[in-house]
Amino acid sequence: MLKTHQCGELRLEHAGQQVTLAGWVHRWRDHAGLVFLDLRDRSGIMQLKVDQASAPEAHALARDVRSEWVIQVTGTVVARPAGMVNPDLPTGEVELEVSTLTVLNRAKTPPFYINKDENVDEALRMRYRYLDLRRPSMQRNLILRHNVIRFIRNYLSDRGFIEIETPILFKTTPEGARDYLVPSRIHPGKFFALPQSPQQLKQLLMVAGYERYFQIARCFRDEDQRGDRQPEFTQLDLEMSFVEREDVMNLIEDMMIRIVEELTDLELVTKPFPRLSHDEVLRRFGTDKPDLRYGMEIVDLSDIAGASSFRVFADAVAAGNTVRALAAPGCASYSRKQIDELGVLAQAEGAKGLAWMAVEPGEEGPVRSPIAKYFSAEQLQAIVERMGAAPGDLILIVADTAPVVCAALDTLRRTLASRLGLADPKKIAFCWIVDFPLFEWNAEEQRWDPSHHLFTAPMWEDVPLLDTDPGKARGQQYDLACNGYEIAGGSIRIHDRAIQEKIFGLIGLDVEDAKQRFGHMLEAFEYGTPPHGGIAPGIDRLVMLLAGEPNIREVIAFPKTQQAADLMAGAPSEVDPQQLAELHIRVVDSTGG
RNA sequence: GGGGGCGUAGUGUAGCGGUUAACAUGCCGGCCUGUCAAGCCGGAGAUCGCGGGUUCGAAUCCCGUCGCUCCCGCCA
Repeated sequence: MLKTHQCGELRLEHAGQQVTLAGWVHRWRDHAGLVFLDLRDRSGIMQLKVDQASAPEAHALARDVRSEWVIQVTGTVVARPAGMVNPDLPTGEVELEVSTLTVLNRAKTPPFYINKDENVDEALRMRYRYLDLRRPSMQRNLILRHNVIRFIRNYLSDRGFIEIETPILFKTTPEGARDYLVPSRIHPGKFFALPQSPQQLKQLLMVAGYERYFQIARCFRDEDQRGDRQPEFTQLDLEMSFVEREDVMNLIEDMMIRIVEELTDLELVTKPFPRLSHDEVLRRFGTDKPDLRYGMEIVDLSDIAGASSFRVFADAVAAGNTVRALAAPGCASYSRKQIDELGVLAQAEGAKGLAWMAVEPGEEGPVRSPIAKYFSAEQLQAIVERMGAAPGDLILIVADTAPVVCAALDTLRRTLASRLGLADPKKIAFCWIVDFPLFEWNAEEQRWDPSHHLFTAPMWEDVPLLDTDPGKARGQQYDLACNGYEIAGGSIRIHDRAIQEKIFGLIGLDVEDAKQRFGHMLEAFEYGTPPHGGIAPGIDRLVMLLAGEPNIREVIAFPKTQQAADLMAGAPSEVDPQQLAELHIRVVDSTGG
């Protein structure tokens, strides 16, 4: 080894020891006869002192050294003189008196700062990702990611789970996300698909009798990006036999609690995690992935608003639509312009408008609002009371169909929380969403679409509804939401042939289609399939939230840009015509004409 | 596929019709034996992403384009 110790580990107890360190020059301070170098390695930073009087050769070299040069030094750990201690550094009580210094490698001046956190253009970071990853904040994130994954492996292994790898080259599945395809050289005109998740394979492992399986699985989806979505991402894929919904949820809940408590300083808002039905979460938060770090819940005002003389509300309620609202704390003083901006947000979600009432402790009535004149004093009072609004609050009201109202108020709730600083970055709030509808009606195709996937079991007591009222049937599905993100989804699967065929029928899949696409699954299920279920937490999103980062690129070593490109390597790229010929592929200019 | 934001020395920003294109930091040179965002002195460094247009005059206004980013659609 070229080093005897790590930079970050040296303390007062090492004083007097001769050590050899190696790493990168983080900063340098040249005082002519005395040079200070901050030496950085993965473990931290150690101050080096190079004195002309005691080490003339090392001193001469040290004066030429620059940022990010790679050096090796040998010297004695000494306590810093009184008053020279740096309380900001874990190693701040000591320094290394260097006797010899070797330049292992010089470095060009980096294109951006390694030694301070500054917002650097994302394209530049990605182009020089290996330098970006050198920054302490990125190293902290990737180390946290490692610790989370190690924790998961240990936790599940200790509980009888076996980690099994499944193929990356698999079969296309037309439903769901767009597949990444890989052409087959040996089978002209045929393609593999990269897995969107190992869903089918983990169920087959249950048929195979492994009972408890997990995998840190890379998944691929060729869809457009978001801050929390990359074309390739990592899931903890997990499946268990002979379990019910509660078993899977309890396992994951306990694991998540321990991860937060043992690996982070975050404050867990609620333990155990709240369990909200799909109906309830939409009613209270307008979304199935609520941020529970703050309140500002949505309240239904349909009865009061419907009885008012405000035509927009009365007509909406008469038409079977709904009127709901939220109270933004302390926003009664918002200017007309600020309220208009909120209205634009609501309209972007399909709302036709945004009504508002400012709650004021005035003598002229409980609220100031352009629509106050359409309400009686009692109605206004009732609204303020039901909203739980205090003087100074701004009540924002949307009237429309339930999905539009939910979408608009969800957007307003998140936007306002962000502006008002309600989402405490030191807190983390999980909740389970259960009792999802098994199907969503696809009006275009005139059929039911599975709301999770087509192997999700209905609630056993809802099985009769499949024949009478499929839209009312609930699935044995469970999602885990955290701080406004969906971080896991799972279900108990169907292991009964008759129910599975009924589902295929409802989603418009005839027996021949089903055989074509899932023949291997259906055949396997005939050989003694245990009741089973599983879940798949997204590792990137989880680590993002644990690290307090705003997007998953910050916890992925080499992520893609929003345009699904790697700016460092230059991928994707054109390939040699010979490669294409071997793969029986011809590139067609789709932009032509 | 659609909508929004950003693009100015190596980096981060200011400037938003007429400036010698500013500031900080980094870089180069000099001074300096207790700094730790070291300090002081001096210097170099920008065809203002690219292309076109409007104008007497464009970093600034308009159109297009490229890149990054946020959002909608999409993501069983």
